[in-house]
Order: sequence, then structure tokens, then C-alpha cells
Amino acid sequence: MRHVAALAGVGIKTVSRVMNEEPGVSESTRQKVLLASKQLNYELDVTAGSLRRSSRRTQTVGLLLPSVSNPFSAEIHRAMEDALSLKGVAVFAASLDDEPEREESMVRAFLGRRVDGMVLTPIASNQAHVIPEHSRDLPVVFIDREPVGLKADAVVTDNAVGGAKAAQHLYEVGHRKIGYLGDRTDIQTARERRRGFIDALSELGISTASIPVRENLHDVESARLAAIEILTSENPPTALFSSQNLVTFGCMRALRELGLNHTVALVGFDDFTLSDMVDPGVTVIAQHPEKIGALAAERLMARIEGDAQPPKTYIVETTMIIRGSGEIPPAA
Amino acid sequence: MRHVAALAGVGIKTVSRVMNEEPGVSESTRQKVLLASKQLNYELDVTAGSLRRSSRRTQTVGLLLPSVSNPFSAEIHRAMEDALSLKGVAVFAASLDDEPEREESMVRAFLGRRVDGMVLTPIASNQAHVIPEHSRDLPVVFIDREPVGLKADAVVTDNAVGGAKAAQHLYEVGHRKIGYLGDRTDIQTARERRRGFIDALSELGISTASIPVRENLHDVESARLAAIEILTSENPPTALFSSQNLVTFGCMRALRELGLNHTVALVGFDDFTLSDMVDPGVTVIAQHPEKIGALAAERLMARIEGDAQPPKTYIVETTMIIRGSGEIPPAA
DNA sequence: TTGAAAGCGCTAACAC
DNA sequence: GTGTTAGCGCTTTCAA
Repeated sequence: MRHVAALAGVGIKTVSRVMNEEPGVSESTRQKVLLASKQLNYELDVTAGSLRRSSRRTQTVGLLLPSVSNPFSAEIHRAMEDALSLKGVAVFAASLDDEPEREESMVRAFLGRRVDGMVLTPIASNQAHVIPEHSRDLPVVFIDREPVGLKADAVVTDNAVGGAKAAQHLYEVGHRKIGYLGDRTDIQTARERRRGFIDALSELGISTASIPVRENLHDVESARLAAIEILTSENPPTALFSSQNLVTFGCMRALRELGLNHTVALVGFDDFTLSDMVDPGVTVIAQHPEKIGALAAERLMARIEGDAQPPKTYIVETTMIIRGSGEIPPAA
Repeated sequence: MRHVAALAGVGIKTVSRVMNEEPGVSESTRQKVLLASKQLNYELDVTAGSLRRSSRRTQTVGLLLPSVSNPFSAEIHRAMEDALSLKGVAVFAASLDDEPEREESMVRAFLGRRVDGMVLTPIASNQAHVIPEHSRDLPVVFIDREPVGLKADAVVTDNAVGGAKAAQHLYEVGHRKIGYLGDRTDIQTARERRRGFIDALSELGISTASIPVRENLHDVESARLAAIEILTSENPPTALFSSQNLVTFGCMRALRELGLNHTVALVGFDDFTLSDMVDPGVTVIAQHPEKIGALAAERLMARIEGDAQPPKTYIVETTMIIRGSGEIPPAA
């Protein structure tokens, strides 16, 4: 900046004014400065500036996801980037990988870089570790799951209603015995999906005890085995509801292996690529990661810009997408 | 830091030494400082430190991808993160979205945040705009495509050999008339895949003129239409090779619509989720984004740490994965 | 409309 | 082993 000032024959503060597009600079000096900065290929140092700037903003936020390569997370990431890059805000993205210790160390890494705010997918059983910083008024928005042990904005899918939609749909198609295949029970979202599903069936007059439930399925293979077990049991269900993509894939495998893919109905939670290219197409309760990301970005920016209303949880609805597998009637 | 120093009853430089784990501090003072920093919930400001640090490193790198939500890109991102987070380096990720202007503006955003280096997927026809900075010795590694107009490290898939593998495989299965469905011809990788494919067939004695080629297919729908057109033409091919995922999906749709999915062979470039759940499973030439990301991260860090050997292009081989669609013999 | 001086949080250089 | 001073690139304050 000194060099640019010298070349343009002005003071360093004038260069600062021009680069920050502050008013109060004559057009002629502005041009001189612009020319000089172009010649020296000068670029304002955003972080150095934030050091002395009263707002202390670094125009940087942190984003913590289960994994940047998980399609659902990646879609959220993209939506946030779209909203934030317009405002000149850059995103630090990091993956958690189901390791609670990483949650804390990644948050520390963000804090050490003085992010203006963070969007986090909570994974540890308690998010109180963010509190000391949070009391520093660092804006935080949680996504996918609500935080435990601290109050903050959250943007989540309506998991319970999504589960209920699946139950109701399969009921309307005529099913009375529907199996549930679920994720780890210590995951809040998985519990909500099951709750919505079970409660809805219960309200429709189906006894809870009669619902085959298999949980703690964490990958395709465990889901496949659980589905096979359920489907080859004494009094097998005529339809399945799977709480998550990998579980859905496992169910698809099992149904196909048993030759039941056109006999037993399937509704999966969460949409996926090629869901319409398999046989039959898979009916899903779709989440809307792009809405979650956009809303999280908007809330975060509002907080950063001073919004002080009480923390709130924003709920994003699911959408049922009918593709065939969920419309198979029960075998006569 | 001043506050911590005051609380611990030491000088500010001692705090700096402790926080940076520099040697030459007695264990007792170290403990005092650690305690004080814990009490004040103090976190070193990485960026402020870089200002005066002789290396000027910010422990931050920029990553520019076609889109953070594209599975191939996301996998590269993940692999880079894995390698870099171990070294305490944070990643700024940004999406390009096929807009050449964004390439320049995102690079400027990275530079304004004083990243230690960048990994870029080039998209503009010329990357010379990075040169002025590059001459500042800012390390840059290109991925997926080699840069044009400047010399720098690059990590790319062996696209030509991948195309040749597909050609050879289909030839060995007995096909003599194989259609090619390709992406935009202004994309280097697409051109390479075609070149490898065509050259291999040519070497196998198939006249180039007899190969049906459809290009500039940018999405599923355009690919589907092109495939239908080719397959319903006078003398249709008995096999197809598609240069990219979306094109592969379009071909799958077309084959299924025409009832040819068990009659006409298909090999796709690039692997995808559920490729084994469709009917038939899709044989692909798989790329290895995790290797590309890991290698790019390794090269970038080496450059940042002073490696000054001449720029080099690293080539990551493809792997053919046989799943059924590519093994369908030509109709008698 | 412009610029000089102080200082943001930190590290380098050097003194003690 | 420890502290002091200067200064990184910038913005703030305030005077001209």
C-alpha cells in the first residue's frame, strides 16, 4: 500500500480510501491510485485490514459438515457459497467424520482465523464447548440438528413430519404392515424420523408392537442384511421405510436379491441421484439442502450484521417424490 | 495476548513462545501461560501472526472447483482436506460454475486473503491472469486440466488412455461399430477422451469415418436425444461410449426407452453411485478423485515449503470397472 | 479532499 | 530463559 501511495504520489490513507471505495476522494486522485495499484498488481489485504477495523470483520465464515464429499452436505455448502460469495464472504469448509473431537478442534481452527461466524452440523452430544466463544457474541447457526446445551439459531429438516408422510402414503396405498429400517439411534434426526413414522402409523390405528423395526444400520451392507432378515421372517412386512440413503440402498439390494422389488413397496428418506433410473424408481421423502444452506447463510449474515432477536429454529419441510416403489400395493 | 501475559505475570513474547510451542521456555512459566490462556479462553490469531512472521504463511490455501457440490470435485476436496488439516492448513473452497470471469474474481478473493497457495481447476481458455501473482512465487497446482499460458504443476487423469481402454474393451467384446457421445469440445479433458478412444479404434483397424460421434452434449437431456438419434439411425452402433457422467445417464435413459439396455453395450467415463444398482450395471472407466486430491495437496505443500524443481504434470491412471453393460456382445 | 500518527495482534531481532 | 522494541499492512482518529 505504501508503494502504491508513493507511485501515485498520494498518502497511504488515500489509497485505503480508494481500495475500500470510501467516499471523499476526488475522481482524479482516484484514477491515479487505481492506475498505480494496477501497475503494481496490488491487492488489498483483507485480513490485515480487519485487525484495525472497528467491526473486526474478516469477511470469512467457517462451515463444519459431516463431510464435504457427502452429497447432502455438499449441496448445503454450495447454497451457502452462492449466498455468501455475493457479499464477498469466503468460506472455510471442514469435515467432521463422525469424530466428536474433531468438532472441537475444527471450531478452534476457525476461531484462530477469526471467522465472522460459523455454521455447524453438531455431532458431539453437547455443544457447550462453543459457549465461551459464543458469549463473545460470535454468531453461530446450527444445521441439520439442533444444538444441545446452548441456545442458537438452527435450520433443520422437518424429520418427524417427513417420517409421517412416508407412513401415511404407504398406508393409503393399502399397506398395514410396514417395516422400519433406521440409522444410529443416537442421531437426533434418525430418532425424529422414526418417531414421526411410528406415531403416524399409530394414529392410523396400527399397533406399534406389530411394526418391525431394525436400527443402528450405518452402511449399505448392514441395511441389506437387516432388510433380508425382515423380509424372510415369518410374517414379513409388505412395505419398507428406510430412514437414510445408505439404508435405502441396502433395502434396494435386498429387495432385488429376493426378487421382491416389484412386490414389496419402499419409501426412502432423502433423495438421491438416479433414483428414477433404478427399477422401480424409488419414491422418496426429499430433503431440501439448497434451502437449508440458503437459509443458514441468510441467518448467519443477519446475526453478523447485528440481528439480536432471540435464537430460533427454522424448519424446512420435506417433499414426497413419487417414482413407483412406494406405490406398489400389498400382495393379495 | 497482552492480557494473557499480564495474568500470567510474564512478557508478551513469552506468551507468543508458548502458544507457538517454541523452545526456550521453562516448564513452570509454560504452565503459567497455559493456565492464563485457558482462563481467558485465548486463541492465537493465526492471520495477525502471519503479518510479521518471516515466512508470511497464513496456513490457508484456496481451492477452486467446478462446483463444491459436484461429486467428483467434492471427493477431491475431501482428499485435500484430509491431507491439509493434518498440517493445520485450512481450505477456502469456491465454485466456478463454468463462468470464466468467476475464475479470475475467485482467485483475487483468495489472494486478498493471502493464501499460501492455490489449487485450481482451470476453465478459462488461458490462465495467464494468474501469472502476475505466480511470479510473486505463489504456489499453484492445477487439477483435472493442465493450465494454458503458464507453467505450473498439474495433476490430471489420464483421459486419453481412459478413452482407449473403453475402446479396446468394447472391441474385445466383439464390437466393431461403437458410437461416441461427448461433452463440450472446448473442454480439454473431453477432447482427450475422444482422442484416446478414436485413436485406439483406429489402431485396431476401424475406419475413423465409420465411428458415429455426437458432441457438445452438456446435460442428461441433450445426451439422451443424441443417443436416441444415433441408435435409431440407419446403421446403428452396437455399443456406446459416453465421455462423462451426465452423458452416461442420458445414454442409460435412451437405451432403456428403446428397450436396448440389454442389447447395446455401454461404457461410461467416470464412476458414479448406484452404477451397480441399475439394470444392467454400468461398466465404467473410473477416475480417482481421492488420488488427485491427495497428490495435489502434497505437491502444493511441497511448493509452499520451498520445493523449486521445474513444474511437472502428474498423471493419475484410470481403472476399468466391469459391471455388465460393457460386456454385452454385439447382436448377431 | 487529504494525510500524519497511533495502534490492531502478533513475531523478529536483539538485549538482558 | 525472558522481555523490550520495532514494525507487518492496514484502519482509525484527527488535524490540516
